[in-house]
Amino acid sequence: MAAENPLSIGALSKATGTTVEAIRWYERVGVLPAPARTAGNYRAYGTAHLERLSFVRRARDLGFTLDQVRELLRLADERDRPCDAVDRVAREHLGEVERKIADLEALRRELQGLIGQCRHGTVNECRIIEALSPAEVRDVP
Amino acid sequence: MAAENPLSIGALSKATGTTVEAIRWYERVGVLPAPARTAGNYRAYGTAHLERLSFVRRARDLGFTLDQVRELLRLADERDRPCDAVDRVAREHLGEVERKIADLEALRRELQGLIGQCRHGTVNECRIIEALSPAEVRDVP
DNA sequence: CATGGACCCTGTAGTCGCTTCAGGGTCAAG
DNA sequence: CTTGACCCTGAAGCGACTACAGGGTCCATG
Repeated sequence: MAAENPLSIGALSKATGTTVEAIRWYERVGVLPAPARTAGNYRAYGTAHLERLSFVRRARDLGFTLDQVRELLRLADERDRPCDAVDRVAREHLGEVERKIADLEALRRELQGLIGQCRHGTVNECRIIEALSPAEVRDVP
Repeated sequence: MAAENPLSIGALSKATGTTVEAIRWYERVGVLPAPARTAGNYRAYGTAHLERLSFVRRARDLGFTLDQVRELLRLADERDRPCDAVDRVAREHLGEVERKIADLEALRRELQGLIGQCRHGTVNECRIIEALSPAEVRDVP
């Protein structure tokens, strides 16, 4: 058997919603193995590649870095090991996401404060510019 | 008048909490004007530079891009114009921040769902790996 | 006056995850 | 046999810096 329905890079691109250039990039950086080549030197992908690329795309969509994706792929291949390591990678990533959310929420509050003060006068009396400018540093001889 | 207390790049760095390399970078990309030089070719900054760099740092800390910082600086110099343009830049940025927060919150929910399903067995039956893997694509001849 | 160490200079390369481009080659349809 | 869609490689670009290599300057000691 070993069903042979080799996909071109364009077909794989459409099947996974990844750009052709990104697929070649994944090959370069080692998250997707180099496929066989046709007589005309075209990449010919099999089902294993499709599965692996889908995995990579999903993990990337969830915000995992390529380093984390590499680790998840490595862990996914060690099928008899405990999956606590997988859980740990996911929890660490969740922690990062939560930190970013907190940072952005603090930022949002500050921006809302700035914008709320705008009286739509001239730049000369603009509260936003004032808030960004340092407290009167002029005339300190 | 015209107080001369020139700052070295290191002193400016400490005064603003910006690395020396970042200051040189801001000069290169035109958000901080090139200062005078000493006889030994050291950069010599004045109070105007300190003010301008402080402005840049605050805007950057609020997450404005360097392009937005350039626009805010330009607007800040046109002191008689209406400040609606300033308000617009800030509102656009707020919109971006809010979009990022929404994206990250969706991500957080997905990750929490994944992690909640971990039964701490082996990788073979790991729900996180399963969730990342494509639905059975094998055997489609 | 020489020396050491802190500071400064320029220019280049690296980070991350791709995207974009230049300059080609391959292949199937008409 | 030509057209046009697809494919190839390799290099450069993005944002906003950081890190380094290989030097020069300055000042306080000994």
